[in-house]
Amino acid sequence: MSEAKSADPRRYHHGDLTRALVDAARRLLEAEGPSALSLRAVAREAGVSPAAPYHHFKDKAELLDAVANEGWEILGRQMGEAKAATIGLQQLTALGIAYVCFARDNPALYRVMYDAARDRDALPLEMQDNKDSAYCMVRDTMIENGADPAQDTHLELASVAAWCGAHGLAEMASFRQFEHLKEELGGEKPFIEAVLSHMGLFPKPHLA
Amino acid sequence: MSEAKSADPRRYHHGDLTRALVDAARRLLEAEGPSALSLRAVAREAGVSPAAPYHHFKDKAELLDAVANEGWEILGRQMGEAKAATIGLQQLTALGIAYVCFARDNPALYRVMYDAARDRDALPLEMQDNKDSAYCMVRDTMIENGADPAQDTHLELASVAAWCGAHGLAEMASFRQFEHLKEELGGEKPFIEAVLSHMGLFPKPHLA
DNA sequence: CAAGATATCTGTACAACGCTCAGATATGAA
DNA sequence: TTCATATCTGAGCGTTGTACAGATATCTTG
Repeated sequence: MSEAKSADPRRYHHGDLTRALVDAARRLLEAEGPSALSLRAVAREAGVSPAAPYHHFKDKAELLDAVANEGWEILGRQMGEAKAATIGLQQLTALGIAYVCFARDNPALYRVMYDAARDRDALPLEMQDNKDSAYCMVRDTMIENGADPAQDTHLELASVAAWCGAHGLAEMASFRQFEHLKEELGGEKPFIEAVLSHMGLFPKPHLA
Repeated sequence: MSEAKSADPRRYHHGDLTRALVDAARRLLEAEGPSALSLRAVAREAGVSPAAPYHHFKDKAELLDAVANEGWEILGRQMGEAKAATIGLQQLTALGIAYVCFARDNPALYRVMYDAARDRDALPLEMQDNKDSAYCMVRDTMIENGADPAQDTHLELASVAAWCGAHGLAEMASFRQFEHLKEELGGEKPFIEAVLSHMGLFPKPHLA
């Protein structure tokens, strides 16, 4: 009762259980992996009864959505930093590397993010509108570096292709099939950079 | 007792429950989606008790592995047909289109395939050795069409990049974010082809 | 400040799940 | 025919997601 409280929406008994539940979920996720993320385990970790979360989230999926959204925000921030630390055409590659490294460093979180996306057959809708989101950053960076903003379709195709390539690599970079290649290239990071550079992320002058 | 029986490994009470379970699983998968694929539901669908599957599969994951493996075989066949129907450099694009269309036409099966892969952090190991597998077909096709088989690392990178791009697109082609683009391009198939062609699957003459 | 409305949490409960095990039954080998 | 073995059933354990009634704390209104 003496904790720092600001103008928070929910602070009755527990303080801010919505927050606490998402935090507990992220803690569990990091410690035990995605399979340990049951609603009951999260409630246990947060120190409340199994039914308590239902006053803050419609169901388990909605809780996981909240976790996933935090993941997208973190990813956006990290990509933003990577972009800010680079200039010119390398910015796009830097975005790709930041993307894949995020997935490598937070595999469980990344999985929750895309499990949610697959379930609703869409990336979080907020990303489309938010200019700072990971999703919009790709397209904007292309424009800033010389891609023609008038060629809307071509630009959109280019960013979709880049996003697909990065996601595919993000999911498979840890696969054992590529152990050999990783060693040959001197580690996982060089491997990631090599594959990304092979993808040619920047939009090519098209033949249409 | 009067059904056609050959030299099958398991045919005691049921006939061939191993087969029947995988078939039941695929039926359920198609009808109700991946979330309906419980061990008990599969057993029910096959007409046996909930414990029966454990005499044929170590656990649920192993049953799903069997389903996933069938998926990889089907995918390999379809890619093989697509390749046979084309010549020259278009073969690689044809492989990519076949890959993504398989995922589009069998979304639940595709999900089971990659859920299994993510769980064990690898694509099925058999694919690496089997020359007819979807995995090896990509690399072989590159070689047949002029890629230098001596540049092993470069070739491997190229096929990894192609596989990543195809997988990323396969998972996201159905996302609502791209509805607009799909309409603009005249449907899902043109959209898929456009994105794939944007990826430039064929290995580029490298700068190393 | 008193009292009622409302948001929050607990406890219990239910069906379904993955999995185990003892016992029944069918099959193949001796 | 007898026995070992493979297969299947039935009951049961612990866990899960979710629902609901009742308890409790907070906010609002008088």
